[in-house]
Amino acid sequence: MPELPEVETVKRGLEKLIIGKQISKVASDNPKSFPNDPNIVEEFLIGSNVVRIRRRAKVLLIDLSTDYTLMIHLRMTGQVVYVGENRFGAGHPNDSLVNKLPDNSTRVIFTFSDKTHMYFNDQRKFGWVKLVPTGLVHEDSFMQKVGPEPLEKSFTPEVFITRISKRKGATVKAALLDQTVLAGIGNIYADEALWASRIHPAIRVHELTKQQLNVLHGEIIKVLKLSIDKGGSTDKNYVNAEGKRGSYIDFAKVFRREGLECYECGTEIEKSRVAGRGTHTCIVCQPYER
DNA sequence: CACTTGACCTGTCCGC
DNA sequence: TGCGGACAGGTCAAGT
Repeated sequence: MPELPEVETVKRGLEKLIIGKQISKVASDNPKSFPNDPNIVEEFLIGSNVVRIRRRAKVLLIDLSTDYTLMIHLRMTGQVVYVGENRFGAGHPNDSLVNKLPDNSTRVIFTFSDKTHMYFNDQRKFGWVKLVPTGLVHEDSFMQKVGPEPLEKSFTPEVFITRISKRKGATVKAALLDQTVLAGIGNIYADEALWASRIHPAIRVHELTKQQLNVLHGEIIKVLKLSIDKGGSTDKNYVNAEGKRGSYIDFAKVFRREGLECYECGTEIEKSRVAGRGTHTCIVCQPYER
């Protein structure tokens, strides 16, 4: 899914599109996608205005004037797409996603008072939208345990090494995917950061030197920033708040490049399974033994 | 306890 | 063309 750069891109898009708008109506086809008490929805969502958009880890937070917040998790295939009045406007060819919504993946439709819409689409139905009091967002079980934001200044190499070292027996890839170690890394950026650090994903954390972990810390930050610059990665489903694809995938060094030549040494990129996930490596640049 | 695997869903792709 | 199985960017529960 959408990992940190993708959710950040959606957040930035929504900031430009829906701040100040008033929600006049909401409809959902799936209680799992929108498991909220209808009375609370009626009282605190309908008629509220969008005040602020935030992101914490891979969770999108839409703060409302009623002191309630829409928490949105896109999981694997979720999308949040705003469609304005002019569907056929500049930059939107007629076959653009925004001209086809709602479609059979649409789970929740928000209607604003100006008759424009925001769609929560989710093919696999793993994602969700929850309406919670703003003051209680941090008490959500996931928010309680999720680790630090990697792009905050306070995420120093020391903080990273201390936290990841708690997963000493796990493979380094599993540790990076562990959201309690640090927030926002998923399968794409785990593979990309490990390649850039010349570390094999199946090496155990306790086998890594402090120097290697220092390098990994820096590469995580670099790859996340680069991807945000490119508007995130679109492998299959991901689109930003305007329904457009991200381009980081064109700059990926290993992800989805199995069978192609490593940009560093020319060796064929291999695909294997580490931490139960498809994993892309260059076995020359990322030797299993160190 | 630490770590790994399976489940949640639907769609797509690949081999027979 | 049809069918079965594997797989897909996340997270949590259950299993070892």
